[in-house]
Amino acid sequence: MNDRSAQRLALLQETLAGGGTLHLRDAASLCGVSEMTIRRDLSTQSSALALLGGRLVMASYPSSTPAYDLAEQQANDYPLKHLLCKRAASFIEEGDTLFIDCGSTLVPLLGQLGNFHELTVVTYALNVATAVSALPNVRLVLLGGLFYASSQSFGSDDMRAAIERIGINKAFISAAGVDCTRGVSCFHFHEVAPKQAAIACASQRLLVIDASKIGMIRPAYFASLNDFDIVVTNEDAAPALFTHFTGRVLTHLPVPSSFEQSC
Amino acid sequence: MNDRSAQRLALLQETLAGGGTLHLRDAASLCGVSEMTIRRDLSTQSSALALLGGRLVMASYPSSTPAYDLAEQQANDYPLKHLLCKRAASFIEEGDTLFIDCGSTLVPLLGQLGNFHELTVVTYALNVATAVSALPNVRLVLLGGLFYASSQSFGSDDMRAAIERIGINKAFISAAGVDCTRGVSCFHFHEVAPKQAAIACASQRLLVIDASKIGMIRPAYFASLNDFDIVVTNEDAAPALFTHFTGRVLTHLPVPSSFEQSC
DNA sequence: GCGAAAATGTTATAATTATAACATTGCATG
DNA sequence: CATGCAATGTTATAATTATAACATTTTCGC
Repeated sequence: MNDRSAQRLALLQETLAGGGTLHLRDAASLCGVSEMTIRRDLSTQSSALALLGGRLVMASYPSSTPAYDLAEQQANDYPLKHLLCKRAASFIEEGDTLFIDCGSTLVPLLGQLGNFHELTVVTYALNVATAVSALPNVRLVLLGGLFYASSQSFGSDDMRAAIERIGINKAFISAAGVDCTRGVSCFHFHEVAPKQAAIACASQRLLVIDASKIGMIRPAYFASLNDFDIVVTNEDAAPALFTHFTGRVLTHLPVPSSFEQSC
Repeated sequence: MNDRSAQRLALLQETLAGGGTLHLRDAASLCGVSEMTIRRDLSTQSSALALLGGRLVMASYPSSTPAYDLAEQQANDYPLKHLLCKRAASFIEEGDTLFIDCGSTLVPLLGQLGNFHELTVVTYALNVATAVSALPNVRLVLLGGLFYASSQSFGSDDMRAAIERIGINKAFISAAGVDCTRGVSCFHFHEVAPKQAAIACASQRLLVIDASKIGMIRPAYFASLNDFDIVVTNEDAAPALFTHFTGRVLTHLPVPSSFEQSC
């Protein structure tokens, strides 16, 4: 399996580059070989294509990867993020203009947006934009620029200026690290400008983080914990987070029990 | 089938809003019903979800819709666009910075980009951006703004200025209508600014249109035929196009036979 | 509570898709 | 031109997914 096989995969990949599915039967006739050969191509060579129930799809496309495999460990992770986003969504009101940060934490929030009549979403993340573009009730503003694959988001010099021109109501920010004394940080420096601009412009700022982020310090610092009005996190994690927290009082923290403002 | 059913679908849609697939088995256990019930929900109510080989996906997501159904009439249309794009791709050179227009015509071009070592793609279309984001060898610059679902693209006041700041090498432009005397037009007015800016800035301008567009006049005029250096179209359509064409001579028109410069 | 109708579950069966085993073709090398 | 090996095709069988039929449960009006 080498040259011919690779060529076939290239042709198929080319065909599917724009998205869509291709039945194995059609893929075979397109390449002028039998279905079995296509199957063997896929299992021998590694490619960007995936076979999903007899149909070929681009593996990198968002809808092809399993989102919720009950058998996998992700089943532990996903419901948590879903829960956090459900809490976060309780702060959304009809007509809001929301800034939604990049990363996977806030993705389940997007599903909740269908429950409103009219919203506006501002984002610099491609995965967020793709999900929101399918919602007829949500106006989408994508802040463009150069694409960074690592975070599926865009960076640009005038990101800050672009955000300042928009009347953002509520900012939903995610982070890769939160430390009581060292503040809130993320992995990629190009995320700093949009995050800071959104924090500066929004009238309400929400930080949404799961417990695993607490105590972590990541390369790109972008805010102090005090810059946020609301922190949404796991209940069991909340006390640990605020041990050395000396800033202003957090309101509306949706952690009903077990949370004590120990500072 | 009404209330309960709709709620289940809403939950599933929420779960899949961010993309990914959900096995029917998992969907059933998530909703606390049998697989059969989910199947019935899907077949009774219409929703944004699709069942693809035992897995649920968002139907609106690019990778879920069949791209090339050999049994359908699209099989007649797609190969043509593929052919046009193959010709158009022959003008691409290593290291180029390409402007790629919105619409479906240029989508097959994106598959060809994988054959190069390093390229930069500038676009204001979400579907183009999604496809290009999967290519590791292509730098992607997305021109953002307000999203227009009708053309899967973005519009913004400073689109023109943003394009002028980028050194665009070759502009690949599509159109919904081309008329010998009335010029080149499209359906949506927000497309005019980016198209015109790209035409103004690029050092080489290519118009890619299939024969069905010739003779059509659409609401939004954006260029004269003379503004383009190269026109890529079906061979049989070329002569008709240039009957009253009095502008400068087109070079590199990749229509080897049957084409006569009748002007 | 009773009975009808809707909703859901269960089972059987058909259709499709996946895997494995073996047959055939085609190409390169001596 | 025979030989061997890689590539592909064919067929059989297993596994999965889809559909249909019927059983059971739930819901709601009376």
